[in-house]
Amino acid sequence: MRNSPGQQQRLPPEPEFHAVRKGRRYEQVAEQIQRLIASGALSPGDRLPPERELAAKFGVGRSSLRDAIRTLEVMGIVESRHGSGTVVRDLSTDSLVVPLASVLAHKRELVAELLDVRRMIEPALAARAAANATEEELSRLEDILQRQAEKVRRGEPSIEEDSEFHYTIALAARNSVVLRVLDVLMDLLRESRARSLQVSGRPERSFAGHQRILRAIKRRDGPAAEAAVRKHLKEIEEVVTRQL
Amino acid sequence: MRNSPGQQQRLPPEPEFHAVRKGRRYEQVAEQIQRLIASGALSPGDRLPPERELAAKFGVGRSSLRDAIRTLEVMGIVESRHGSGTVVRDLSTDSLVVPLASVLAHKRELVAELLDVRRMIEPALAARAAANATEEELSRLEDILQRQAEKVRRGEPSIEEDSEFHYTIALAARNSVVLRVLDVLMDLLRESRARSLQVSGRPERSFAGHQRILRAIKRRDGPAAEAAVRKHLKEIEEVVTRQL
DNA sequence: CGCCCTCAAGTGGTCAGATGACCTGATCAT
DNA sequence: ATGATCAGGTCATCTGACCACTTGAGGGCG
Repeated sequence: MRNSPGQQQRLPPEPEFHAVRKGRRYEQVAEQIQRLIASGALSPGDRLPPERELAAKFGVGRSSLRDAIRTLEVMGIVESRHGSGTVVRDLSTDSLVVPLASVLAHKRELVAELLDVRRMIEPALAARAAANATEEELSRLEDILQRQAEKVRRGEPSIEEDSEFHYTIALAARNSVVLRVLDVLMDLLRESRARSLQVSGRPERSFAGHQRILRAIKRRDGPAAEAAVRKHLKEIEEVVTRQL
Repeated sequence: MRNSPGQQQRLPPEPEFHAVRKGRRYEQVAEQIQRLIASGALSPGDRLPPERELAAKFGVGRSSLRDAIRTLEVMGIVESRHGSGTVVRDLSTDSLVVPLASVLAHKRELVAELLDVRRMIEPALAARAAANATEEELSRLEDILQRQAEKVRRGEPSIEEDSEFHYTIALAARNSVVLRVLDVLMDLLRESRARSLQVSGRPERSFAGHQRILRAIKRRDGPAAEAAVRKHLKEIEEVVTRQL
């Protein structure tokens, strides 16, 4: 049963070898359940049979079945409710974006890189908004800027308006995945954003940047919207970089 | 160990209530372990104490401890090795990815959105690569294309080269966050990409697209690199959309 | 009749113990 | 030096028991 020959040996340059990992029983169970869901035999909202019954059906112990359920639960595929049962979850965007969100969450310390991601994504979002935004969305952007102007005038923090402005632009881009990614990004960068808005004159310039962006979007001018966002983000980056 | 006072009490009607999920014991354990890792008390490569010992330390049963470990394992934070122990994983490796490609297969409209994210990110990556790529990276890109050409000529699947090409461009962009995001994206889109490469003539056109991109990068021509990537992705999108 | 309370049945959460499977390092034989 | 064997340690799985929560039915009361 010893299947690790020559682990200590230097292998000659040859086709690379891959570590062999024997599957665990619960992983197989989890896969089977996933297949049942993928095949349509189980749908979102469906309740799985009780643990004890399911364990018997799969021919495994309840521990292994629970491990499988746990695995699927972390993956967002099912949800266990104490006393009630385990249901298949709606495969919404959130379930799919969990891996993206967790990737970003573990990189919170890399502010510069996160800003860089914004620089890649947000100009495209602004261009999309310039093409797609409804009148309602434009009104909403205007409302947000009015609120921001009020707060700036009164010297109050305006980070919520900042978030909302960018978020509304992303909404107009009609991509729920990016919306979610941006949500996480903004949250991760919350501290540095709040700090940068405390720099003297920064709230005013933030507001001015938002105005430029909105004007371009209202003109339906995609490239100008992109350029305005780039300029806006560049200013943010400069402030944040100076603060690091 | 009973730390749930007044669980059965009715709370008076007040501002909106959010569903309250009483934490499960194992979730608390998992969080504690995560905190130990985040604080630096545990580092990648460190081995956790044996399950039985750890369970005793946390004052829980071994099942609960195992559930916590299972949770962390699915999240890619630790890895349990049968007979050997549980180690903290290196957070900079692929371990953060939870593959959900099979789930994606069930949710076709998200493919378009994920492709859309690629369309936002990858032109920027190509422009970065045009500015930053080292000679070694350029060589590597060329090697990849040679391998792809070979495979296309022999009629073999070339999805690995496709991935590697895009990944290497992202590497040259010097942003580890985006690298990981792209990794997740490519993985999530793996099935649709594999299928699109099965369309007659598609491998050849994919290769041609990669050539155009590489030529622009070698010329250090950012805008041309962007345009080439856009065209390439647009072709992919058309094929994939037709297949849905 | 409608509302509220109680209770029983069902179901997940946790604990404990036992056995099997795997891993690692040391020792011995060739 | 290499391969085989063994002992001790650790995870994987099974089983059984008990606790905690949920749900629905039935009964009592206004």
